Amino acid sequence: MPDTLQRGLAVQMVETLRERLLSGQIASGTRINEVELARELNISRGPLREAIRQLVSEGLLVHRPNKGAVVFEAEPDEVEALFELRSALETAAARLAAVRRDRKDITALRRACERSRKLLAAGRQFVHHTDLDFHRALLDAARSPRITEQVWRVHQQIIVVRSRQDVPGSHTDASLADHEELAEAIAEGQADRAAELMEGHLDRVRLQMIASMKGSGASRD
Amino acid sequence: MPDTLQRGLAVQMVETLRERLLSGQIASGTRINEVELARELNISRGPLREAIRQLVSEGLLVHRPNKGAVVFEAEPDEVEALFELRSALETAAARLAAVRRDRKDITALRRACERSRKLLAAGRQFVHHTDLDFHRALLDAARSPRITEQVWRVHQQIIVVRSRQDVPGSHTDASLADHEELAEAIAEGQADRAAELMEGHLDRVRLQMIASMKGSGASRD
DNA sequence: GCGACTTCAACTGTTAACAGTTATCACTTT
DNA sequence: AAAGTGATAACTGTTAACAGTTGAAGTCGC
Repeated sequence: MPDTLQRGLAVQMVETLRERLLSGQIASGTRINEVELARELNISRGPLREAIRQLVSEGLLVHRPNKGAVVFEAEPDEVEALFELRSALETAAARLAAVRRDRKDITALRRACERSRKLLAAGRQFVHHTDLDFHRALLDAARSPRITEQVWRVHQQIIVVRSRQDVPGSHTDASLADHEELAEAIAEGQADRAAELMEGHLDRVRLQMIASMKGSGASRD
Repeated sequence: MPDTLQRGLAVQMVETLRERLLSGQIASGTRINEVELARELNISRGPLREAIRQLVSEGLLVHRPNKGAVVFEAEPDEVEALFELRSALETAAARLAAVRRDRKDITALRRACERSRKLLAAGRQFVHHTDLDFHRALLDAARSPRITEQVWRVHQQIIVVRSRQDVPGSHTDASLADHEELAEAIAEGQADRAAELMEGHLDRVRLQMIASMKGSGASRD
């Protein structure tokens, strides 16, 4: 590799690893081998270790002393705690979005719903992707960068845990209905209602994920 | 020095630096010199860099490319955004505390209030410390480790920013009244009211901090 | 005298070699 | 044969040396 752009190797590695973790290319629970990974990425262990430490404090990896890093792994109880945090953040975001009530943001919100509906009508299962799009649009509408940042972190953790058991897109139609109701409440500036809807929505998603975890093999090998 | 316990130098450095940052020993806005700091701490730059990177992703430091790390610094707008996040998290925590309603936690909450009141009656200005104690007790009562973790991060950032201008303990009596009302609402299980009280409390604290920032020299040197 | 260009120094970014620790595997002993 | 103990190997934790870049200071030219 020409390595022409060596501007911030560690930063690049954070992004590379993040992609691999989110895509499930490195599954939840696997141990990270520093020298092997460093060789594969054509870099030395220094920047890699820095990248790993950042991902650790982002919650995608956990650090076991003298054992290196393993990909974040969560039992149902952990997932409940995670969703408590997510709910706290996203209900607040829904409130803020309803209060701000910016026209452009609201049309973006509705657009996300329409895209989901089209894919769903076409029988596609990619709704998991568009689900993220909707929540992203809602965070944009909330216009609170700090909250957005934290929500994104939680989403990442959930994605990593979810990547183990492959829930294709089972919660699609129910979620879509939730989304559309939410978009309407926000469009009409009903902050409390938006928060309630968001809480209910996340409760449903949570329950489904827990059930899915207990259904498939959530135990270790 | 022999440093007999070399178990996790980078981890130790994270704690050491965190202390220095929170105590204001390293003021907001100052640049970190890696080699100088490494020499002072009797370690090499490797672990120090890792510690720095972790503190960066915790928000206590910010990373300027090819310029190293500088201690987190916030203008009033940034502080507003920070308090939006804090409010989202702590109102949720107040709700959870009121729902859980554990007796031991509630007595701990009241104890924190009493300690504040005693110090205030004695004319002491250490209430800033006991303020943190109260919020910590409330988070314990919420029993949501993830939320607690995130709130603590935001608190840290606020402390660092606050360390620049020295607000000794001006918002003491008003805050104490807020705390006592909050404790009562939680004790009676009034979740919505607790959330409202927390929101109002944080609004007041926010406004006071913003005013204090604009009052003293918030500009750079 | 003022401005632009060049050179140098300091600091970050990166790499490779070194030390310590833990886990595994084989060997011995009961 | 099973269990315990010791040695070896692999991997993390740490250190010191190297390269590249940026910023500043000093000098030369206009």
